[in-house]
Amino acid sequence: MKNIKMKIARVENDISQEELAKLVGVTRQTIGMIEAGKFNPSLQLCIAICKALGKTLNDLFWEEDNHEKI
Amino acid sequence: MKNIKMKIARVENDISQEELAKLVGVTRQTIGMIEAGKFNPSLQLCIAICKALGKTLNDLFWEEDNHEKI
DNA sequence: ATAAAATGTCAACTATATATTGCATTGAGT
DNA sequence: ACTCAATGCAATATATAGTTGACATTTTAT
Repeated sequence: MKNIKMKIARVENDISQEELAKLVGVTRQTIGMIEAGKFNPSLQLCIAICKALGKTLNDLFWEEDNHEKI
Repeated sequence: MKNIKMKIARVENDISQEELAKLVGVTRQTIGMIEAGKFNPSLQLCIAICKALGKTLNDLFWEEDNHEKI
């Protein structure tokens, strides 16, 4: 699924996909595909993205199971 | 570096590398190499491991920058 | 309306995560 | 001492993450 939390964090930091890509050492296409939910990034890339955006793994990549909220 | 937090969480759950591997759908060697810090797992695998062990991404895979603690 | 920046997308390529098999080593139990 | 379960380790094979370059589309500003 699309990673809307990552996209929001990026625009909060006011940087483009291309700028974020440069910050974390990948290409623009890779950032685009992660935001589009079209693949499964490596842990180290996730961590680099979090640090570039001032967030943690849980902030950007963890989904709570909200199904069973009573 | 070695992922000691993941190993501790696994032994707290009292399961072997092989059992964890089966739970998350990879081989024993993959679990072993992640604990040994010898590679860079995918996000989806990290999430599967966290759920199998009752932890979050931050619990097992996030390192705070403790360098600048004053 | 137009130009420029940002993003989407595709094909072909390279690097690496993960599988598979097999053997060695360690530790606990008997 | 012996056995068995758990782990380490290495070689080769395959799937997929990530690159590169090019072009299309959308957004934003003028």
